[in-house]
Amino acid sequence: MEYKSDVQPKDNIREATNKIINAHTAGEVVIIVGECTVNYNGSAWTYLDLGKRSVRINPSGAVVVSGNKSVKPKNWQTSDAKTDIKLDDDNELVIESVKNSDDSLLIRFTNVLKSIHYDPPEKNVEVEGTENDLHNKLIENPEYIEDGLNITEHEKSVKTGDIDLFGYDENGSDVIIEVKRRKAQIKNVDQLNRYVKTYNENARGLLVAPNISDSTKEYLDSYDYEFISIDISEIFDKK
Amino acid sequence: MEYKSDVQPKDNIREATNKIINAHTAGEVVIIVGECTVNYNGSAWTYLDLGKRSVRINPSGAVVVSGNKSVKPKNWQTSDAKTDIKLDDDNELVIESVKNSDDSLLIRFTNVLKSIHYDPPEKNVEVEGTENDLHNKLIENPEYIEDGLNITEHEKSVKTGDIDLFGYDENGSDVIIEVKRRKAQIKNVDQLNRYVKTYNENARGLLVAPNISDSTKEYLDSYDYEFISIDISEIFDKK
DNA sequence: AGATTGAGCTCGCCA
DNA sequence: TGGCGAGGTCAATCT
Repeated sequence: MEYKSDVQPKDNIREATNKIINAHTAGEVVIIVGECTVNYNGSAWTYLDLGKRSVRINPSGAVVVSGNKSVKPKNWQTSDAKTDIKLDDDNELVIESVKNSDDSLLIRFTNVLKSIHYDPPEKNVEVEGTENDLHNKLIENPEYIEDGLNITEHEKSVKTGDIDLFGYDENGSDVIIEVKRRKAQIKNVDQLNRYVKTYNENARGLLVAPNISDSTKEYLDSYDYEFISIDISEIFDKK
Repeated sequence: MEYKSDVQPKDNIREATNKIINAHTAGEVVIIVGECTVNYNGSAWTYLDLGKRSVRINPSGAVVVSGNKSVKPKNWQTSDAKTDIKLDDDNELVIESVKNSDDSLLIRFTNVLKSIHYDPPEKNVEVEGTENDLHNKLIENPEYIEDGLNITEHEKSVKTGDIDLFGYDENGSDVIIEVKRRKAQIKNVDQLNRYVKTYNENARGLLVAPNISDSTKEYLDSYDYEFISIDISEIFDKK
């Protein structure tokens, strides 16, 4: 019997468990399909009744129980958990992943249909654009926000948090800027207000985002802050 | 050749693609392991260079490219996307999942090592506890918050949002309550403040949560609102 | 369809 | 290690 090889439908639960334990111990990614129940008890509690599911165990110890519709898993345990795999007395494959002593995910397979194991690659090259990239673009080109604007600080720390962008306008007034790469929300106005009140009551408050809803705009207006619309595609020069 | 059966290492890319297309068309969950590149272009852009990865395609059309450490996927497309699988002219298995016409995930497999396909269950039984359950527990037992408290409304709608719990205390004063099942954060104070200012400047504002950080407490105090500590385990009677 | 908000958020950064 | 905010947030719910 090849102990690290994938589980086949003909394998009994004991063989399946051995193969899975050996693959996990060898540092491989393990994906299991079978009939299982799932119990989570921690910051919430969840119980999934016996059903066919797939479970992924990363070498890091992260465990993911996938649903059949969403991107988001049904249950999971992050990689700071300790994950243990064993065959219990009832001949069930048990995966127990525990964090902080009172946060546990317990998966019981009564039947393993098949599995895949594979060596993860060392490291893959990844490239992406983040909110910080947007900050940098705006620092390089403050005219996207306003002509004559001078940005002097990035992530300026004040008592109640960090101001995304800080500077002064052509009249020399302090300008406090909160940047969003998505539609501005009411809580972003709260955040901006917190920074203005904390740093300088008389500063201008700018909320910079691609767009804003009417109700949020109304709330922003009630504070006499300003909304600046930006075109993300233009700034990143996409296509 | 069994067209819905799993891909084996001996299968060439044409056979692999056919098996995968047939399984997906038949409404099965498909999990593929192989060498691929990933391109995402939409609200952000990402490029993953050629590397060994696993990709999950749900019957709903949701696509998930898993990393080897985190619970969170490296790339994905939600189930409202249209997912197309085909063999292209360069003999590569291409998975193209497109949302709003300018939000696309493109996965190119140069080599498929193996795959698993399985019929998803009709429906699994799931039970869990949510923030709404906590609201209901507090409505049933307002003494967890304060003796003599009367809760009269749940999710009371005001101009700037919904008040979690609303009522009056033993002195007849209006009480506006924001409930959190996790540690209270500074933005929760903003939210509470918004509701008090919008509904009744003179109402008491209570922030109810298991605990609170010093800086948040200080900010809460500056508004003269109150923090009430609750014990989630006690309320849900866990263990 | 759009807006809002919770989430076992997860993850990363920084004090 | 804890606090805080971003996220391609996702997903549910209500309008």
